[in-house]
Amino acid sequence: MVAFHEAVGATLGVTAVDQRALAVIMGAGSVSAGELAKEIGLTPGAVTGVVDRLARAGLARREPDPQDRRRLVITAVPGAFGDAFSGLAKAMAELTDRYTPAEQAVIGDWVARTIAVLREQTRILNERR
Amino acid sequence: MVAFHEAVGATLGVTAVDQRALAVIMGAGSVSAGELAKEIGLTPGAVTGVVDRLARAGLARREPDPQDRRRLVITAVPGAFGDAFSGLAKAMAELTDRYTPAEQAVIGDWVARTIAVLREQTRILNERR
DNA sequence: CACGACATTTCAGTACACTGAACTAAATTG
DNA sequence: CAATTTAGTTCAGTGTACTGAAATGTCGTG
Repeated sequence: MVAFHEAVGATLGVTAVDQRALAVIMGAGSVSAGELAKEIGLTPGAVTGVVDRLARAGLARREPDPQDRRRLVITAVPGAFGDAFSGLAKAMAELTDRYTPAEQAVIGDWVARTIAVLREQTRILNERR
Repeated sequence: MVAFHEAVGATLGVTAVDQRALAVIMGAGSVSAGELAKEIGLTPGAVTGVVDRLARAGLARREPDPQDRRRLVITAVPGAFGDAFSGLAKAMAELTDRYTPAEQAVIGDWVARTIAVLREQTRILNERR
C-alpha cells in the first residue's frame, strides 16, 4: 500500500505529505492554510508549497474566503482524487463482488477496526517524540 | 497506513524507501546491493546510503559474501523489524481474536487478494513512466 | 598472471522540501 | 482611524537523499 501511494505521488508530482494533506482537506470538506499547517505539523511557509503542488496536480483548489479575505478556502477538486485511483477503485469493486453481503459486512468491520488501530498506534509513535 | 509507516520511519531514522528496501530484503531472505538497487529502482551509489541507514537503525546487516568477496550479503536482523511494530502486532492480534475462525478465513482471503490488487495497480502506475 | 569485467563505495554536484524571518494585506480593537 | 493582531506568501538558508563518475578491491579468463 505504501508502494502504491508512492507510485501515485510520483505520477501526479505530489509528495506523501501532500497526499496526507489532501486526505485532511477531503475529510474536513474545506480548510484554511493555517488549519492545514496545524493538522499536518508544518509551518505556514511549507503549506504554501503543499497547496501549490496539489493545485498544480489539479487535486485541490485555493480560493479566497469571502468572509475573511486574508484567509484561503482550500477544497479538493471533486473527482480528481478518484480519477488517480480509478484503476484501484474498479479492481476493488470487482474484488468486493466476490463476497456475500454477510462476508462484506465482516470485512468492512475488520477494515474499520484496523483503521482505528493504525490511528491509535500512529498517535502513540508520534507522541514519543 | 501511510501515516503509520511515516511515523515508524521517523522514530527509527529511516526513509520510506528504506522501509520498502527492508521489505525486499525480508522477502528474499538476503540480497546483494546490486540486486537491491535494481529492485527498488535506485543507483548503486544510493543503495550504500539505504543500507547505511538500515544498519544504523539495527534493522539490517551488511556482510561480505564468502563466495564472492566483492559482493555483500544484506540480511534483515531477526526480530528488529517486529520490535518496531510490536505495538501494532499486539493490537492486531487482539483484533483478530474478535472474529470466528470462519470470519478470519474470509478476512485473510480478502487481505491476500487486496495485496495482489495493490501490487498489480502499482505495477501499472510505474510502467506508465 | 596480466587483463578486462564486475560489485560496491566515495565524492562532488544537484534537486527539493522544510524552517524561520521578513513582508503584504486584511481584519479587529480601542 | 491609528495601532495591533492575524493569514498567507516570499525568500534565503539548511538538511538530506539521489545521480553520475571516479576509485577501490575482487573475480574470472585467455
